[in-house]
Amino acid sequence: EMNAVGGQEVMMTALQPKDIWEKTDRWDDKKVDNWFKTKLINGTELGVGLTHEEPIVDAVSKYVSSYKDLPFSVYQIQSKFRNELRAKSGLLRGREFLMKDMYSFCRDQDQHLEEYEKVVRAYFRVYDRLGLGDITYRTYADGGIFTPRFSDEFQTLSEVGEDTIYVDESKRIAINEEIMTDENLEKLGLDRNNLVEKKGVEVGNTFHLESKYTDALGLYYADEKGEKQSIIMGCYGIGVSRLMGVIAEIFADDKGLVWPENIAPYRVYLVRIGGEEAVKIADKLYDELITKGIEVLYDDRDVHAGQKFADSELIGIPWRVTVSDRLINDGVVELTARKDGQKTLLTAEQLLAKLS
RNA sequence: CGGGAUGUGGCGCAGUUGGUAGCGCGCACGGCUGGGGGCCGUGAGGUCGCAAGUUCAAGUCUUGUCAUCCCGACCA
Repeated sequence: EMNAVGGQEVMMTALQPKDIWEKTDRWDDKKVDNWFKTKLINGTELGVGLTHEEPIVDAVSKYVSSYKDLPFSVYQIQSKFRNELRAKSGLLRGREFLMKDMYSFCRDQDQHLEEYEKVVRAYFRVYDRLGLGDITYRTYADGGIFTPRFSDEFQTLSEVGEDTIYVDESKRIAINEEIMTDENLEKLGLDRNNLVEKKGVEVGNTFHLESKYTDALGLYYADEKGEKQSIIMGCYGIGVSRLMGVIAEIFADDKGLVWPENIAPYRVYLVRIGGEEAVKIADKLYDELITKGIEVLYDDRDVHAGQKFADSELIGIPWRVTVSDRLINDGVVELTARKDGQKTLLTAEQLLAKLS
């Protein structure tokens, strides 16, 4: 989805030089209190990346100089490090976490807002594809000190959430408790009477950065008249590892995890029960599935059927395919959906067709 | 940092008024069983987080220390 809105994938270093952070006045521990910092053997100080506005502006400055280069977006999926006072709730808040962060560069506010809304729509496609779209709300939140605008959080409703938000169900929009004042409600056109209090997990966040970072690091563009202009930046984050935690929390049942099909580590859990004939058929089916590009976890362990079934459910692979002596006699295999446990008997050909 | 709790075989835990450790799972071997974590037998595996101290004797008591977890501040 990031590629679809024009994002170009990059990978930045986690180790970061001090000087660029001093230019934006974010190096000092008094300004940013959750830095992990380290030193080279020669004493040079380094920061361990907690976000990447500074290094991306620094890197982009070698490629952007004209209005013709804009708009321009880059993103990465990378581990971030933040020295939180307290890590908690497993994947929901760790000091090291995986994040997708994208940065957009635009010539003016109009272009920026167009890009920004494009990314917001892409974010909802991401949440839809993960099966979270219905319970995830665009939520107004504090935009930070350097922008008059609100930022947008993407809050997935869950009792385990750390955030309190107020949802306007008819508008499919919410506002974070942190900024819920009469003044802000009026500004946003929200009516207190239509708001319902909910708990949410912040699974994404998008910010209007104005030209704070580009100006501070000296990144400008030349317009049609050759005049130097400020570049308007946006930044967009999705907490990838946190999202995994949310998905585990929301979809799991009493038997274990239930992974949505498009992010499951495997699509098929192949259970083999029985003797030589079953081994032969299962081996063949495994090869055929792999050849079709279908990821299969083959449970060829010498354990009881019940254990294989229980493990397949615990791990949460979307589809379980069972090959057994009994089924072979009928010329079929059994397909079981993890989501609802529904079972279907199919021939190998029908199975391959269905999963293709 | 404030408050609370926990560290004992690989994992999960028990261990009484101090007397040198036990259970379940897992593992190894043998056998039975064979579509929902099945059963029987035999066996391997532990400086009790670390360091001092009290004591004839410390998993157990005292002090210190380290680590982890939970609540709070903070935070994607």
